Amino acid sequence: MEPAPTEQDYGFLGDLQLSTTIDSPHILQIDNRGVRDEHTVMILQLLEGPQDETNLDDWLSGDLHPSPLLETNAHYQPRCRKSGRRGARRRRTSPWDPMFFERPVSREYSTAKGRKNNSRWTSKEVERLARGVSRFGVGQWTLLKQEFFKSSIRTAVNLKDKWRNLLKGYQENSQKSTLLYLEPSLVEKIRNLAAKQPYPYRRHR
DNA sequence: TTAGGGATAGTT
DNA sequence: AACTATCCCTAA
Repeated sequence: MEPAPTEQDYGFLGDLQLSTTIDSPHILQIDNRGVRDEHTVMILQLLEGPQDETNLDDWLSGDLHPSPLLETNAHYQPRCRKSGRRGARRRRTSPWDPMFFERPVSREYSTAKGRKNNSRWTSKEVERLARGVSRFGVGQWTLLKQEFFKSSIRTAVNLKDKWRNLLKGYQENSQKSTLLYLEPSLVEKIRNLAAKQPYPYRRHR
């Protein structure tokens, strides 16, 4: 039985909401829906930096990924890339990347058909989604939202969409899948769940 | 509320 | 231009 993660809020840093989870209290998670000001960036850099001098050089070189502060899929490269893959979205490489703090397009400022946000799923989120599916099964999106994504920007529909998208990676042309950006162990877990509970069901048409 | 079709926008 | 991750719409 998969335990539901319990979030602990650590309040705010500027417009950033800080939190950790019980099962990984050493990992600080940040909801990046805020502005980017100099002080915040400096604090983030200090937080993400090494705690001692042993790997200072590695850190300064930028090779120390994935970040313990905030994981993003952008840190992973496709394992096999034969002829240039297309379409994968890449965003926010690090907290001080200008892209990182870009506000999502809000409905008010965009056209009627504007999108609410467009934020990439982190591998942490995918891992959480997989745990939720193994706990409740496929289709219990509202329950999964309540138990595993309570204070997340992800809606129940987002969870459903993401699961569908992940499983697309196992259909024919899996070369182009977002699964290539994930840890092999996580991909394996998703594969096992997918085998047990096929999705989508193909009810329509 | 969910499944599935479709639109949108970022990447190559 | 081709392609897809993410988001939106809506029947049932």
